[in-house]
Amino acid sequence: MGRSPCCDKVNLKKGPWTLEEDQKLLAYVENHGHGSWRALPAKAGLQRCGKSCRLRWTNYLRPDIKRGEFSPQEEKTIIQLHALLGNRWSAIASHLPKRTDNEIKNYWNTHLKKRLAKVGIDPCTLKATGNTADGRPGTAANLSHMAQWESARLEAEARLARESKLRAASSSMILQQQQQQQQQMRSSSCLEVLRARENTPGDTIDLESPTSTFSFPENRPPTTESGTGLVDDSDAAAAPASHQGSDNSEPEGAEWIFSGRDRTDCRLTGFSVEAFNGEAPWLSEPYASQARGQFGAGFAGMLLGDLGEQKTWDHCRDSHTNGHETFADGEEDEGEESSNDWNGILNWVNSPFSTSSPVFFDQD
DNA sequence: AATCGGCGCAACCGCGTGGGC
DNA sequence: TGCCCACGCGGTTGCGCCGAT
Repeated sequence: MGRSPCCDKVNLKKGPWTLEEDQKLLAYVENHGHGSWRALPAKAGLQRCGKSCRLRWTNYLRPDIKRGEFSPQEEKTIIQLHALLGNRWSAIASHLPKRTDNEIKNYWNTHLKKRLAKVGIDPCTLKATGNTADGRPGTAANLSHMAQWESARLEAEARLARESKLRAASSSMILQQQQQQQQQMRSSSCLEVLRARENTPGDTIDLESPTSTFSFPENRPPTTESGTGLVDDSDAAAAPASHQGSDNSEPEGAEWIFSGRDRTDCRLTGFSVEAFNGEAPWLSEPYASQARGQFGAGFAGMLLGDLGEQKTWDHCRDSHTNGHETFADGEEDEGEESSNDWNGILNWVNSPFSTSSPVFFDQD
């Protein structure tokens, strides 16, 4: 396909933009709109290619851009979405108002990725590296499974939620069911535990997070993408969520297998990507507000609550150890008093698809 | 004070995709 | 239907800043 040359044209300037160039571009766009980016440089009197102008505008000059430090909430959102979407920066950026994909990409590569690596998680695969950056044994071996599960769950829920949008438009039943589920969730022991974690002194991170709640009574298996740890529709009849390997140890690289059928059987904490930042257009308040804040307490919530604090990872690890999974050899049992929170998460992970899950789906 | 290396960010590059003709 | 074009996206590079030596 013939592609016209862009910046390799002669007499087109490259490199950093000057103040004068910025002013020209800004003035032109404000007065005329950008229109065709290709035609813009000539009209604006700039010796730049249209592509360069577009980039400068979208990443820097645009008035609705928020610059500077990322808030903990934004970090959490990025981690969550990256676990779900991978390096789809524009998609991630679409859920972070006023942030550009370029800025998010840079922030991920320069900050968040390193922080994940530091605690022993491969930022690309979200699998355990076996050791944290400081050489400590891999607490992340277990967390990676959570990540995979979380990713899988979100992907499926996002898809289902999208489908449900159409249904929701004409079905008040869904909202009624959702209201019931929200009540159930509010009584969830796990959420209480996690909220308690969130409210610990010194940790004021608001774990408000994208979540909507929908009920999908049909046993309709969700589809998936390769590489996410999910199974395909064709595997929908497979066994319920299970872990490869018969014991409870956590071999590096082990894969989770999910049953799509069982997954849809569960009463979803359903969250659609579109619902992020509390935007759940198909939900009216108070349902949308109820929907918010349900997911962030999961894997990413843990990350944000705990990143950079090895003690807390140990805390998770030990809690995990004191639960019903074994850890790597040599791990010390440092006590049981803090096991409840991790066990709550663990229970949830271990039985995410059970309609009788004691974690998120307590019956009133 | 000079040098070096790491870090962070802005910008560039090449590819994919969708729309118009 | 196929070609061309414009745009968006993700990966990569270049460069300035800053701390360590």
